[in-house]
Amino acid sequence: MNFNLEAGCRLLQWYAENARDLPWRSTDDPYKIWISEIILQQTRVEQGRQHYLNFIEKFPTAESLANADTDEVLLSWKGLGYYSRAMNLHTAAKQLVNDFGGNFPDNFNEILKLKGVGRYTAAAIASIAFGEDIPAVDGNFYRVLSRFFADDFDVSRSAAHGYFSELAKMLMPPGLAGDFNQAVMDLGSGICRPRKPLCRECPLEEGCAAAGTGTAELYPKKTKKVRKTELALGYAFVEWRGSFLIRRRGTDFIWKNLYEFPAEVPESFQKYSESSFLINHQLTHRSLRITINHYKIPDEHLFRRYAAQGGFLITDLEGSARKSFPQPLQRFIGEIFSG
DNA sequence: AACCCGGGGTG
DNA sequence: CACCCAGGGTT
Repeated sequence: MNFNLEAGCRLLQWYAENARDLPWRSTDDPYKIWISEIILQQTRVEQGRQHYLNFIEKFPTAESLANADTDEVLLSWKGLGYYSRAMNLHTAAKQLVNDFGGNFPDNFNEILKLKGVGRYTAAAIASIAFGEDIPAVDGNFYRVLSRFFADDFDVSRSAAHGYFSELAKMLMPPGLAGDFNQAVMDLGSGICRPRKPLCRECPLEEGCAAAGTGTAELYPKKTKKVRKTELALGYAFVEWRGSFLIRRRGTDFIWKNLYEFPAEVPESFQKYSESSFLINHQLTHRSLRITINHYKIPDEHLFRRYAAQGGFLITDLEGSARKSFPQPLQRFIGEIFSG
């Protein structure tokens, strides 16, 4: 192996002087570190910061989270996306209480048993909270390491995690994995950025193969996904004096567990207006055409009977704020009541 | 190993 | 508009 521990030490020294001041870094409570890691999955630090503070205040312990109900947890996650993270977090809190007797597991293999905790997150918690010597390989590692070694390994391949774990070991000074992992995160965020990296300010510039040739932005190598066809989705916004109907989506297709409107109404209902808009649903690489027909129901009895028969919930603008909707529907509700 | 899951920021 | 972000689960 071609070790370069000296570069790793330079990175640690840089981190000692330049570490970001983040709320989850002022605790050694593995529960809080766990929460922060889940929130930060595919989520920028600045977006997750306030959510973390709110979440910890509302659920300060695994017990409090385990005892919460689903809607409460889901609501706390509003605006973060990837809502299955919230569901898994709830499940894992119950695991902590029931399977681990309230004691947070203290090593990689045990932490990995928690629902929603994969290789990256288990390594992050084990290294940061318990000092275990293991790299927490995430997107920052892919970028920093592929540049440092000018390595063309395609990071979209499933094997990338194992491959870059081995590369990480060449830089990691033994016994300091927690700081090393967080140092790579801060470097990847502030210096070794996806675009316009600041190689002149980088503690790893000396020894970095890509910086030496000015090719940092060519890494990491990643295959592009192909865009597929357009998809149509139809909704009925059924309203009676400011109240309207919603239901919870199932666990199939998109927007799992979130709320939405009915798909259709009886023929006797009179359409008040129609709006249609196109959004780019990046996760499925499809453009999504959402059409929402607006119905104003004149008769309360008719409104309630339809709701009961269809199994819909009746809510209003204030009530809807206590539910989680996909962003496009949430925006639609806001526009309906402001315009 | 491929595919699915989001909201928000950035150039 | 395209791409990215402290990834994990399912098939």
